[in-house]
Amino acid sequence: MRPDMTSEKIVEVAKRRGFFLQSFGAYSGVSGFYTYGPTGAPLKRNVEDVWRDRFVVREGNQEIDAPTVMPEPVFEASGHLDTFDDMLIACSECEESHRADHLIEDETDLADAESLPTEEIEDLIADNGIGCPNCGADLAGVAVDDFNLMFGTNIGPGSASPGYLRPETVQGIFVEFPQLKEYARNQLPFGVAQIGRAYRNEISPRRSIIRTREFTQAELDLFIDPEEDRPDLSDLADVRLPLYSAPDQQADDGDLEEMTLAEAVEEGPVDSEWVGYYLGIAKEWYERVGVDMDRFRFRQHLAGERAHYASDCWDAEAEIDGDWIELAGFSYRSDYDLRKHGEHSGEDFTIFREYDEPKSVTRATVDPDMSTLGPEYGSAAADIAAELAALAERDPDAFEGEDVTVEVDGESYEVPVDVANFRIEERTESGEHITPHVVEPSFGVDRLVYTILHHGYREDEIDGEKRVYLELDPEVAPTTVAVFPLMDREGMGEYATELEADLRSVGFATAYDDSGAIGRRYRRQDEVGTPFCVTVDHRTLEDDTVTVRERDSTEQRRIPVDELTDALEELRDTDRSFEDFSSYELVE
RNA sequence: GCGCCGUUGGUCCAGUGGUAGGACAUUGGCUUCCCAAGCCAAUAGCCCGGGUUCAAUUCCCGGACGGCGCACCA
Repeated sequence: MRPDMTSEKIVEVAKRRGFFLQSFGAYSGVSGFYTYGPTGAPLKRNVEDVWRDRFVVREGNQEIDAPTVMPEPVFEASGHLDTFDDMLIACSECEESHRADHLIEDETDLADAESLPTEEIEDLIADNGIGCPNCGADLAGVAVDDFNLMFGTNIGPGSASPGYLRPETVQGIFVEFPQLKEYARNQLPFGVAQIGRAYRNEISPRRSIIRTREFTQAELDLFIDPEEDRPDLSDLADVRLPLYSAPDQQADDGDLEEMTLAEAVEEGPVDSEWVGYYLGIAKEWYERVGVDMDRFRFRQHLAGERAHYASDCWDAEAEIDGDWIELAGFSYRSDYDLRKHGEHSGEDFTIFREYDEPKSVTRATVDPDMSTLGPEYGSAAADIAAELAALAERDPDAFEGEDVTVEVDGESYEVPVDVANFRIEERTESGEHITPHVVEPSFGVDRLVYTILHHGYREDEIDGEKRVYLELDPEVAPTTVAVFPLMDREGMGEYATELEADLRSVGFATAYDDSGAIGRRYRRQDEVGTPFCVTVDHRTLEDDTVTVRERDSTEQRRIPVDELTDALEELRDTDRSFEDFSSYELVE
């Protein structure tokens, strides 16, 4: 890490000024849980609102809000029950901790040790004489600790219905797909977003709100027809992307390359144009909320790093004190999740895609006469019927003779063709069922809040006095405008109080402060990133003008009170900056 | 989960085997008034449990929490 330890200052300011603090301090705190304070909560909420504006409203996507507790079958289907279940073994000699399942996979032919129960893992380690990779000590007889990263609970009384706190918000979208597709009138593509909490019982939470046990994700799942749907890149083609591709990461002198979105998708390292589409939107969005683009990049996952379902995966990363932390993941998840939920639930997770022209197809079908098969074959009858249907599709020629032979569980059965009711049918098909593919941009909100604070942290000097301020965009700053009376006398206090109430009534996040010297009040607002301070002074009482002071430059301009609301709204909601208000009289 | 280091007002630190001091912040008063001025006063603290001791914030053990390293982070 670099000597520039802004992180320590951020954590200090965060606690002192109410951005975030470790939770449950009265009970000595619990690792990995944080509470957002009076400044942090609005900052976070504003970030979420801006995300919603960009990724839901402006993209025409839908938003849902699913439960955080989900029943076990959801995670059997998603694979989390297996893959979030780590088996750790600690060497009794050197005390190094290892993944027990990985040791077995390395030392034996077993490829999927992860799914075995703990006792079998212990036996396998003993039977194969597996030793500690670090010091070589025999690990036989050493206990394997079962550790599931999901928080478990019981739904209702007793333990008959186990549930888990969701380890990612997205499963709440996937499981409701059969209904969500109805809301989208069965038309692809459509996107469903969710902002919410997710939970992981991390072994070792670290670095304040960067790695916690409860965190907020903003995720979008775009469901597409992989053959038909293409993103419209026309507005984004020229967006420049800082890309750190897998080959660049593996090269000795590899560095990130900047290229336009069009280049990156056409001949560059971004495989999926959908992923590219969201990289483009995300880059502009991160810039909008205050991430320093000089400390920002998209990093491609290395082959071994990718989840089993993802064909192309990129992370958005920000640099914090010399370390790169993950802000978001962009993955092409193919049809993996919907297919799994379809298989496990038996529900329909497909979409019906109509052909341009209805097709006439000939198809071999069977309609087995179960009243014959049943008495004849007993419990095997159902399987035989299923196999007949499969065979008809696979190899219609098998039905040419008097009898047809099918194999079920290693047994051969001869079935008369007329009992199978084999037919070649001419049918009109107007379309087919497809399982949509999923493109998933997934954002970590807490880490982004942290990055915004970190990248916005400034120290400078005003008239020889040190100043700390946060350069937060007016769109996300907890307070947009603070109102001060220069002094609390001669009616300035009353005037300022009313002015603040007026601003609040039209929707501004405001603060009021009449305590101490004016300079001190400016500094207080600087430290929580309030972009504008309005001061009521002697002249206000005469001509109804106030001074507006901009945080970064500390420049002040005198603005008539009846133009104040419009000016502040422009400053907050548009690209116009304080410099664009130079027609107003500069103070001093 | 392992190892090293740490934990003293809201924040940042100093210090001690006989229960503590500063700076900043906060609140009130006086003064001043457009960038942390000054003066007076007030509020507020030794992470928790056990042990050693006449006496533990201080020494020892354990725990919680934090930082860093290892491992983990589909």
